[in-house]
Amino acid sequence: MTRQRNDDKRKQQIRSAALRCLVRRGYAATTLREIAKEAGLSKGGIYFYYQAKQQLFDEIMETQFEALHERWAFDPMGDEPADRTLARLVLLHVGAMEGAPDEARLCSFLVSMAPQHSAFRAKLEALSSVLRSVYAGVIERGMRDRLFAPGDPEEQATMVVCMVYGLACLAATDPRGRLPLSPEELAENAVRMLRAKAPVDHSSRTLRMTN
Amino acid sequence: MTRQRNDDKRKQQIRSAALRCLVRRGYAATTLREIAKEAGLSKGGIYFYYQAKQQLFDEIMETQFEALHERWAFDPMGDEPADRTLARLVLLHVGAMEGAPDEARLCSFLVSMAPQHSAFRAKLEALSSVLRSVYAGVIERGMRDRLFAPGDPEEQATMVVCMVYGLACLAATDPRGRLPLSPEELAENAVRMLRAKAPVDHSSRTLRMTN
Amino acid sequence: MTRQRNDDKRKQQIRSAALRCLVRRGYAATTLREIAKEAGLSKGGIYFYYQAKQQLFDEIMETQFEALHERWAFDPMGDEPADRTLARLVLLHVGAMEGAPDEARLCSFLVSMAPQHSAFRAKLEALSSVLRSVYAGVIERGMRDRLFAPGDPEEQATMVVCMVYGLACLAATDPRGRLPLSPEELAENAVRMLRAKAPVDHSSRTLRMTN
Amino acid sequence: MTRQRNDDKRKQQIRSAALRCLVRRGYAATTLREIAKEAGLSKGGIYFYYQAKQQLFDEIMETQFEALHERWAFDPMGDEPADRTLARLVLLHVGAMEGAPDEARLCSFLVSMAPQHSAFRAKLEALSSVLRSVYAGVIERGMRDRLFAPGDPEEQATMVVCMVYGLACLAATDPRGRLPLSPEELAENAVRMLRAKAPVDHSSRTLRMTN
DNA sequence: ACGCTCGGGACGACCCGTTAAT
DNA sequence: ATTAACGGGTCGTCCCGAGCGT
Repeated sequence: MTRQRNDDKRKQQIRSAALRCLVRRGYAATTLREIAKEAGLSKGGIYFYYQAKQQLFDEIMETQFEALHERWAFDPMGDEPADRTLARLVLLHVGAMEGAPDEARLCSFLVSMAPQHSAFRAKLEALSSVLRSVYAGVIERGMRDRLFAPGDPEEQATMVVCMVYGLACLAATDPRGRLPLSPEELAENAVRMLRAKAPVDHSSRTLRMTN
Repeated sequence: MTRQRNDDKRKQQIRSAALRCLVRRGYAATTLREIAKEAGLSKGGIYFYYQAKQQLFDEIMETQFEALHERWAFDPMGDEPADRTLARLVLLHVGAMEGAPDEARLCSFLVSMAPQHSAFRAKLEALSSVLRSVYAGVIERGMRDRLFAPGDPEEQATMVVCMVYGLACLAATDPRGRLPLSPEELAENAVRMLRAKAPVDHSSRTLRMTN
Repeated sequence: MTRQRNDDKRKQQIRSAALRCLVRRGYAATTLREIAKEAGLSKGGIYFYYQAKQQLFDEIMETQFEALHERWAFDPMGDEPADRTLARLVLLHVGAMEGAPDEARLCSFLVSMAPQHSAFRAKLEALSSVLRSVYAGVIERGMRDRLFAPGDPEEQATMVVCMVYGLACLAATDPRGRLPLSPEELAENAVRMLRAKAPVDHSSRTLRMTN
Repeated sequence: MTRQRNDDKRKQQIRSAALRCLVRRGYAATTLREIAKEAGLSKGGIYFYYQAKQQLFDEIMETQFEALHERWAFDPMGDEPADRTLARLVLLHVGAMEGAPDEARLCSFLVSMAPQHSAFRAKLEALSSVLRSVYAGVIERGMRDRLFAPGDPEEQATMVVCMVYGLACLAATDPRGRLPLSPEELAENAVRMLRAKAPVDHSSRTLRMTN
């Protein structure tokens, strides 16, 4: 039992060390030696827990995906104004990035790995899809309650997800990982977009013709 | 002269082949052999034009940054309603991604490389900054003309940039690089956000307290 | 005492497991993990009994050499026709290989290890020498008793040893370790060779010239 | 053309260097660096010609098997006394080992590798089989011509092969690879064995009972 | 006290970026 | 501009030892 406990703890420690290296330097550029050093043990030690770099990576991703699922697939309470709920969701999703540069880098790391492994990409898409449907649910409620302007909830949800991912990109770009916008500001603007009346039709049609 | 012309052409061909590999597999995972194969010549042949992998990479990035600067640092005409201008800007920035998966992947590649080389990160920040200031200019004009709701132009510009980057992320995630939202839809929503009245103060304040 | 007894038993079990691996895969290719698995305990467990792979190997070889010495350095009874004795010797030496593929493989393993360690080679030569001198003794007696054709007993003994080793080689080559010749057949032929009149001189001389 | 010629030459050089290492130290214990050093080039140089150690090994074995086939599958002339032919065959097969320690070691190396790879073992069996059938042919002729005592040609051929392999074993055991018996002596004794009258029946039966 | 778990170096194959020669 | 070759470095893995649990 204690053994099991210790094993898990050590594996967790290795995973977190490896994750730190991965988000900073990418998968291919990260060497086992770096991970070992970061984890405070030797290459052989790592090999005792993980038979291969790829397997370590897979397990890390598994863990991260699970964690994100759990964190993101949050069931919003129904007895709250939809705009409040949506703002809280945004804060929840973006808040973790504040003060934790690696959190934002993780996001952009996930995106950058997507083109390479199809299995990986599938998982990431599933995750995005969950995020999107959570938003879509709240937005739909908001539209029903006349808190949000009428429109396609799916499309609007995609917009919000864009904002969240985009913020992660900008944070990953910053040397210290700071957000260019506070989570609250992002939330406000998202709500603002949703509240707004839909633009007049001809504007978009004109646009297309112009381009 | 012809020699020079041919050389440039060949270098361009190598760069574009290398770029294709880079955005798909990342810098570290891309081997010179892959690049050579993609470019249709031998490994040694690359060295005739580029002394090192790193230099090839640098020159590619140089080229890409210049291209993006040129494409993005577009001077919006002043005799046009600000909302129209902004929509056209968004189309300009996002349109290239439509039907060109590698374009979106390039964006996420740039973001993923940022944490690694500081010089690289600086350039990317400069680019983002240009993008942001272009948007900020238009938004400021829109606010003056009462087309957009009053607010901080910089903040709103950051929001728009977030949307653009976020869309690139989602496109990079898609197996065929398709956009989950048409450029026109993104543009409409951006304009919608900017037109909207600012949300009532207490909402955001309450949010902070709740969290 | 019981402790001692158990220890020896366990060591014996390890040695026999290791020997099985060795003759099948060779020294360098045999890993401690394989041996441990074959012996039914863990890698560390082996280390408890043997400080090093090399020492385990040495001890195994020691044991095997002793066993072979004991088995081979058999004192032939003097009151028996030399041809009978010789046949019994051959049966003794070859009989163990019948139905025991590893026995033949051990022989070829010993031979294949000889070029590598000089100490090892010395032991093997000593063993061969014992074998040869036992045969030589019997053959000499046979020549005195006119049972065998006159000649150099040492040379004839070497011939018989060749046959024995050669049979081991052929058995080691067979997938199931079967002998291509029964021990009895080998014995018969050995005796036949020894009984035969020496060939006429000029044939061999001619041979040399021809070649 | 010259290119091809050079390539083959270099590959041949690598193969022969590798073979020298292999027969001395075995497959598993031989490192690529050793081979490279022996061949007079670097690790990478080897890799240019052979993508993997295993492939290099396979090609070497291929070459060796072919060479041995060619050398051994020799068509004995029919207008020569069978005993002469047989002696010449033995000289042909054993003569190469004289003064060439590696030749004998190769033989024992082949035998020691047989238990490991089944494909390899099959080839070795095929080779032995060729050798045996060549001998069997000559022996049969000898029996027809009353030069050899009547008996089973296959069995007698196996005996001769045993002698050859056995001599190789003994040579491989010797520090300098010397043969304990000259090829001529071996040939003489083989012929002697074949010429001899078959032993009386009851001897072998008695033997079996004794055992 | 025995035995395994855990960890440390070390090394091998493989492969990559790079250069010299042609 | 291609072929041939080099050496460095990574991953996987092996042999071995020390400490901890039973």
